[in-house]
Amino acid sequence: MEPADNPIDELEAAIAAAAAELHPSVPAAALERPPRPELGDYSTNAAMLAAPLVGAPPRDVAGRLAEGLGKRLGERVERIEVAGPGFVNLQMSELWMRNAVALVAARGRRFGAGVADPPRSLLVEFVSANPTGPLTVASGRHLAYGDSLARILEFAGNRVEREYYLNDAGSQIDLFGASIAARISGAEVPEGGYEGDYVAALGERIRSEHPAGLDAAELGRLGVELMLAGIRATLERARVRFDGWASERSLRAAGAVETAIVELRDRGLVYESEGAVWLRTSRFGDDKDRVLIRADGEPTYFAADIAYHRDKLERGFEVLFDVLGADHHGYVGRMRAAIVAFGAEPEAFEVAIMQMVNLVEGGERARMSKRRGDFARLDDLLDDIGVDATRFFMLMRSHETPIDIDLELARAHSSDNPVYYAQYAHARICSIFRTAAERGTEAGNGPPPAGTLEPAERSLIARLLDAPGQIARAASRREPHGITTYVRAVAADFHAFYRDCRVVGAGPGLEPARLAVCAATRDVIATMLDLVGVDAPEEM
RNA sequence: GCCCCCGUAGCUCAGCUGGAUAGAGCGCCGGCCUUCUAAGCCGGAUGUCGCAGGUUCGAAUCCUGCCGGGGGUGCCA
Repeated sequence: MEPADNPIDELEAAIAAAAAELHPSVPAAALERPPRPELGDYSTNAAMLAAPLVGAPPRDVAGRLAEGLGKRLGERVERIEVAGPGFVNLQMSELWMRNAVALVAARGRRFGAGVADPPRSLLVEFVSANPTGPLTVASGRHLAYGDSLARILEFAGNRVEREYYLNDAGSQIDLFGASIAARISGAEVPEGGYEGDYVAALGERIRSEHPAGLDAAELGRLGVELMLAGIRATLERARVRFDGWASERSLRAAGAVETAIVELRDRGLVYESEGAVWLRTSRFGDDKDRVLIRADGEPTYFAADIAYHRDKLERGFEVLFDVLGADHHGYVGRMRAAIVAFGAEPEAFEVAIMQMVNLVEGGERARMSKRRGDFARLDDLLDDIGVDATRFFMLMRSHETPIDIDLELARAHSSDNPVYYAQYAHARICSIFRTAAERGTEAGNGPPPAGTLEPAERSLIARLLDAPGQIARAASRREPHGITTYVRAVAADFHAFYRDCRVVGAGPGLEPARLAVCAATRDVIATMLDLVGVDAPEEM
């Protein structure tokens, strides 16, 4: 792990040391921002945690902690106070704040990198939509979540691979081929088949390129190939790059399914009943056992997926992370059971269950159904509101919450639109640097005069120092939406700073100090936007 | 029946590995451009954190029960 180089680390260390003096086994305390700025820059609950151990009232303990902290921090801190039930609040000195900014600016786009502790290797599987149709808006949420999570985990210092599992074999593909054949010949689409207009268009295209005529299996294979090309193009538009594509057909052809079943049979977990082959998933917490091979001899989707997850384990990943739709949540128990059956820890399998996405315009909702023809395509959404808004809006809420995307708002080029709001802050800073370059002011390199750290500037700096913590939190909790929430707060703090603090022409010492604040802010915003796959424009 | 998610301001939601007077955006009302982008900023009003118990010095947050909404529960994938 590269050095975190975060000014807050030093503060946390000082608090831990001072707390240890009160009692050797004080639990790790929180370093927080107080609820109101007049209370100070930072706050710790260490004294309240220590009070029961020490056997003294929290406020008394806080007083002693404050004393110890004062000695340790010296001139780095301006004011230390005991407040409320026993918080110790710290107001940092101007010098500490200015030094902190210089450090953040020096770290640039690497500020906040490498915070994972300990770093792990993860395989993140996401989207994995069946190649029997174009990507939907729902896939858009999966892609925004999965890709951003991967970016965040990587930036935090973990080893990450992104993979797409392609269901290019099995009954759905047979059905897809039969559906195309029906469309070409003008027959009825088979029961439960694919009825979307795109299937007819696909049939039309294949017929013109292959006048000789093809059987349903060939049509299915060709159809998958064409749909997959479209899916890849959509992913590229959405700025998603996969490290690997796992194919169910290849897995089956390589005998991976049989191998996996043999291994499970050797472990005594497979039995036959009613003509089918079953896995004892109930032994590992699943509600009931599951079928691996149907009575008709065909392996189930589950069996193939088991083989795939076994393959992931064999490739040495510590964490297998699957991004699944809410309709697959019943699947989690059995898959985890299968992974445990192979000898892995249950924690090695992690799942994010994505709730649904609704597009809203003027109060109207459009729901999506893939097996019919009327679903909302991701490409249409990208055409409509663009990649930046699509990705940002998908990550404004926890993935566990259903989301409504207001298309009018997402299209709007105004401060009401959160993605423009954040991007605008970045552009504004770039504009300040352009102006500074044009004017070439003689700012001087000395320290800024004392008493020039405005409250808005102080708040902004404290916010920037929060970046590594926000990244660590988003990574460890698998919550990319923390990043969109945070970057909006950074932008808001910057806009307030911009109002109160003149930068270009601020005077000797002060102008370079404020330019450093601007540079640090610009880099933090750019980093955060990049973590969610959104552009940081220099002009708007 | 069982499993998962949700219930916080008029609306959409953050906060939920316990901490100070519960936040943001939208919407509503009122201000601010001769200086670095007004795609911005400032001020104002709004809450039984679904209900009831429990644990705790302290609960929106943890536990139990209940109510309401959504989703899932296939030898489909």
